Amino acid sequence: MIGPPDVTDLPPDAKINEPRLRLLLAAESVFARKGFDGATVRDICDRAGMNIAAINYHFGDKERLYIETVRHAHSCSVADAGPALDHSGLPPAERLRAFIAGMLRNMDAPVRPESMQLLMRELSQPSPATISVVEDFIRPMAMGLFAILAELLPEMPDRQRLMVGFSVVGQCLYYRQNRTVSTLLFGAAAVDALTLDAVTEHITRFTFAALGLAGDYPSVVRREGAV
Amino acid sequence: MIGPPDVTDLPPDAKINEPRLRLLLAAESVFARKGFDGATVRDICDRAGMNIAAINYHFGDKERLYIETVRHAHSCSVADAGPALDHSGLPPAERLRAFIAGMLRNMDAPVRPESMQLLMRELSQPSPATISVVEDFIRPMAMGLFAILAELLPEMPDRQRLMVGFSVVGQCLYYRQNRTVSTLLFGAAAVDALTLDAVTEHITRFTFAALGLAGDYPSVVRREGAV
DNA sequence: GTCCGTTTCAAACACCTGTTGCAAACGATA
DNA sequence: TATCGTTTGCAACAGGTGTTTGAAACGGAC
Repeated sequence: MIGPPDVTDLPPDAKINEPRLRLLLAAESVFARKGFDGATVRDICDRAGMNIAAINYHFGDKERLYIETVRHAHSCSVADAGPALDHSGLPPAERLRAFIAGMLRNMDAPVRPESMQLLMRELSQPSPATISVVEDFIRPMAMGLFAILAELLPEMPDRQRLMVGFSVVGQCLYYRQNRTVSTLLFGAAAVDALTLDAVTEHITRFTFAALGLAGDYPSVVRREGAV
Repeated sequence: MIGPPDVTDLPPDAKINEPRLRLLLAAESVFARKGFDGATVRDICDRAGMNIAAINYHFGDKERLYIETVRHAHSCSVADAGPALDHSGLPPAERLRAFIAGMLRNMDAPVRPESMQLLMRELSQPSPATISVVEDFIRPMAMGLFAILAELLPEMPDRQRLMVGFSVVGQCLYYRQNRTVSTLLFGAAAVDALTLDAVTEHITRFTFAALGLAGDYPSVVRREGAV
């Protein structure tokens, strides 16, 4: 009959509710690896060093724990990606370059890998928690990209500009979403050789060449010996 | 003490073992929607109109049913994609164009959508069944693409050519792997407007322009009014 | 019909799941 | 110290899970 503590009006950076945080972090790890159905509350509580009843007390039930875990993971990722450099003063081509580099960097070595893993799982298999992730985490990125593209390609029809954006994002996401398959196909050595810098440079050149902006950057084929 | 029937030496196209096939199809549907952990053997058997014990009798246990389901789904997809046109006589640029069109077509409207759904799930979350899927289903496609690229870009270093392949495939996969998120971001109308033909033409042009093959196809930006 | 291997069925099994009650322990305040 | 609200721990619950059993039903072969 005693309700779990309301977290909405707590000082956000205080270490208050540390057990709650322990649960969230443990849940993040388990959910990221096993998914919602595969994870068990006992596993989560063991990992958090707490009792089974803690989940019921702090979150009510497993589903609300999951939603809170996803929201927490996404808010951390946003916070981590937040203090990125502000490129608002640069020309659109430079901002596109920075966008590609930033997106690849965020996905390659996120501050908290398990958060990213959970978010990617959430995006590939939408759940009730997906909408808030998309709205708060993905939409700002997407709007940023399409603001750049609108400035860069002002006369292009919206539909085509959308596909250009998808081509940029699709190239970046590939390395995150299909790394396992690529490794099975070409071996760990070949895939690991594709460092963050190499991929960043490739996607940037590929995209700029496709958009006819190769004047700013050497095209892929003209400099055959390029790395 | 009576073993389940050995299927390895059966005439492949006979309707023998119809109950086994019913189970496989029902399992495919359920596994595709719920995943391995989310699916229940009772749900699968109900859908197949059979008794619970049928799974144990025909496959031994749930995990072996899953593996067989994935293998069956992938073998059907291979069979469906198999009779594609043979472009071996065409120049490499034409074959690349055909590859992009074929890959998008296969993913957009597969003969058996649930098979494709199950395969995509399998690729995003590797399981013991993933390796055989990759080897039998994905590797031939990948080898086909990189044979084309080797002919098209003979002087490009292997590592860079690998990334070019990933750029092509990444653009195509995006529409399959991230359709839900795109719809949440831009609305169903905007996403549905990206027809198979429109996406095929875009990715082809984008890729050809990036590779400096724009002479064959008008670049994206030079024809501003292009669809 | 009788036999035989094969397949299906209903029922139950042992186990694990998420969830809950209740008592004990905690920590600050007076 | 005593008291309060808060948090944790133990044990158990009801329900669902995958799995198995043993008997019944099927379908040909003789």
